[in-house]
Amino acid sequence: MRVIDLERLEQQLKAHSYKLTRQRRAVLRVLATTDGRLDAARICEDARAECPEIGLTTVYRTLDILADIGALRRLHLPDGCHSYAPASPGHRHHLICVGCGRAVEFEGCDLTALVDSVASKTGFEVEGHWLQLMGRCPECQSKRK
Amino acid sequence: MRVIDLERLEQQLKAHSYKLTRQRRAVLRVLATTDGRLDAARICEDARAECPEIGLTTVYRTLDILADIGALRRLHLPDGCHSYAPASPGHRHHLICVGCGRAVEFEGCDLTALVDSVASKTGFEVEGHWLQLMGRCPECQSKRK
DNA sequence: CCCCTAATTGAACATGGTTTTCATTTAGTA
DNA sequence: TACTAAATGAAAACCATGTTCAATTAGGGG
Ligand SMILES: [Mn+2]
Ligand SMILES: [Mn+2]
Ligand SMILES: [Zn+2]
Ligand SMILES: [Zn+2]
Repeated sequence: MRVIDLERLEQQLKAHSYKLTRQRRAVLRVLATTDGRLDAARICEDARAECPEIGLTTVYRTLDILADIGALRRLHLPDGCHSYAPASPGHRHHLICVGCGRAVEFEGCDLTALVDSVASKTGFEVEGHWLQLMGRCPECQSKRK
Repeated sequence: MRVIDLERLEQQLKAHSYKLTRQRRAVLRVLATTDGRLDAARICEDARAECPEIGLTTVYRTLDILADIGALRRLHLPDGCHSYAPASPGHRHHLICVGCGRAVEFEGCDLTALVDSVASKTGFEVEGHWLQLMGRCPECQSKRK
């Protein structure tokens, strides 16, 4: 969550020839600087600090674009609502704090053995997988005591 | 998806002292006999074959109960909507056909090494995980050609 | 077998998150 | 600076799900 991330996000938008508007910049900055739960409403609220006239509609549109170009990953929370987390390129998943919503990426999932076994048992062609770890971040652990 | 499943579902409801109403029976039969996408609206529609006056409200209430008692698992689809699949007891996950929505259970996920490594790297306490395999069922594979 | 009552139901309405519409504004290019 | 396609925001539409409440019913006790 640093300036470098903000620039990478801007680069990615440009690379896909999306215009860099004040509204999009504001959303990007929120994404790049916020630790914790990132849902559309919260992002909109925070983005208004930099761009007071931004509307929820634009936030949703921006998040869609970022998810499309792979800059952002949509997370599914237990209650069914969506949250978003910046995504590095490559095969990653997220570990999400059930207390505060903070999401951190991790890599190194190796499911090939499981996938092969399930595929041969079921006859399915497995095309992909979704994995999320749920837990409690260090801050939320100490708050608990 | 056999009669035995239907009876197991009825047993589970009884075991938790829920009444066996015509509406609930209809929902159970849909769950036990349907292969493929099972969302609330579809279930309601199908259930009306057996119980024409059933309302969506009751379908939702029944699905909630079944999820609560562990007889049913809520699946998260890419678009964010919920689908449901009968669940055996124990630690299982689902493999979902992206073509037709059919969901089959599998077991044998072993993520302990991954979880330990991620936990020590991040300081999180990992409390659980959420895994779904996405793929294409045999029927949908042949349809494709 | 029939009461009784708490549990269940469904229609109507409320809700909340997300998408669509459309007139207006704007980023980026020439 | 002028142009134009892309982007925007307010309002309304949408859609899945939850709530309310008066009427119905499952199923245990008599
Ligand atoms: Mn993976
Ligand atoms: Mn598992
Ligand atoms: Zn936390
Ligand atoms: Zn299929």
